[in-house]
Amino acid sequence: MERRRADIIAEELEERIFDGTFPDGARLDEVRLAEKFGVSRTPLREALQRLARSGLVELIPRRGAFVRQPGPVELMEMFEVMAEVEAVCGRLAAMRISDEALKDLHDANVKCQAAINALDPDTYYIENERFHRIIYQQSGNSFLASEASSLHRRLKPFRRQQLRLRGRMKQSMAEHEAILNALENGASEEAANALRGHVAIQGEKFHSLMATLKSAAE
Amino acid sequence: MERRRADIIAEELEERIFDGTFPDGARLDEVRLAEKFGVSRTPLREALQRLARSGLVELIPRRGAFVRQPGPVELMEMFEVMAEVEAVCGRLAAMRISDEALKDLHDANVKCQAAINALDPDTYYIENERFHRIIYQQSGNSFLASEASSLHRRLKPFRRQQLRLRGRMKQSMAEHEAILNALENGASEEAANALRGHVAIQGEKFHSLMATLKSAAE
DNA sequence: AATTCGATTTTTGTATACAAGAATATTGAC
DNA sequence: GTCAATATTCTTGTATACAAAAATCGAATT
Repeated sequence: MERRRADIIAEELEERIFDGTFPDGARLDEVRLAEKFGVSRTPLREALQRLARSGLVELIPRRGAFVRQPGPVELMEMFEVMAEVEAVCGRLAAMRISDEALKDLHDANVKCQAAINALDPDTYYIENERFHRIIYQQSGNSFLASEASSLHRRLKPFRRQQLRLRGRMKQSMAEHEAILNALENGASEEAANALRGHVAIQGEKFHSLMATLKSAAE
Repeated sequence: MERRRADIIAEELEERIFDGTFPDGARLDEVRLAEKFGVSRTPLREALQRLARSGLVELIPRRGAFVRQPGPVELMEMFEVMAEVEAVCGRLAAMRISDEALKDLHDANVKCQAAINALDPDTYYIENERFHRIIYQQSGNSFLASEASSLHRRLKPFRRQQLRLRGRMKQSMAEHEAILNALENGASEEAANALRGHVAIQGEKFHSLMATLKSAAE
């Protein structure tokens, strides 16, 4: 599958929005960005539309494209939905998961633990992501898995921050063990609740993180 | 909010895909459609991209745009997700719903029943939709409500068919009553289960409908 | 000095032009 | 007659050109 210029530009812009180069509310000027990327306005507009559909940019007719970072309220809402979606994945996966996938989950957990011991947050993050992605897939519903991945990806930059809170990685690890346990036992509701809690707590951590950042700024 | 030509074209094309004018796998020729709509290729390509994002069209680079009706498997998956999403909405709504919204739900049910008595499936459908939409909103999570609406909309053409099955409207009505009851009592899990079942059964009905259609065609 | 109306300038939305890759047809060999 | 290689045609992706709407700036009036 070949990639169009618009795809590459969309990715690049997404990155810039995530890393804060383009702050919330910033206007994305078509001509300026076009020459910055060395392309014409046509593929750039395509990229903007793609971003608009994934919610990162608001496209106001005859006005332009504006960066739309989700506010605290919307973020909390998204974390809540993420928690519920993961819970659903877990409930279905508990009934459908393969032995091989259980092995993979176990493996991911072992590597997570090793990363914690080695104080290696990057590896931790990668293996953590693998853990969750396996559960999405093992829901046996590829549409659900795809939706879950999409939301996961969208929350990525916000989830990452709260991993820095002290003790969070260790606690998260314990939660993973509980989730794996429930899945091994085919305990649907248990798996669902464990996953819901696991993700919901991330939302709450994020919330308190936001609060401290805000009060620090005042 | 003004509307661009691309918006209008996207809507029109969506309609044509839903009603079967453009069957599954059909190639959507840019130049032909452009002159058909009396516009240039530029806004038409925008419309195609929008449809691609909502999953109705597959955009293959350097190849073109092809209609992608969901197959039976994907449809079942989508119904399963819809059932789970509605269940989540119900669980949250049971904790958060307002008295006024409960009144509205009751009103929608009364009108649904009246429509059944009057053998008026169109009104039934409208009020049924209102019933569900209220629950989405009363989840108190506008992000969730929006996702639910989007999926609801996407499944619309498939849900409509199975309402014709005899006795379905009446049974659906009884399920609505149970859902309303659970919400009134603030019974989260009950509401969730009732809604999950209510929607899941639609998927199953649809499945059997598909099966009969398929065997009839052989 | 502030405000409002108007002209100018930007900037978006759309059309057209062009370039490159894919599909198709044609010709030649076996 | 079939297959393969090449030429031709089509179609997409991108650039540029143009039109219309919005923003900006300025002058005139109060």
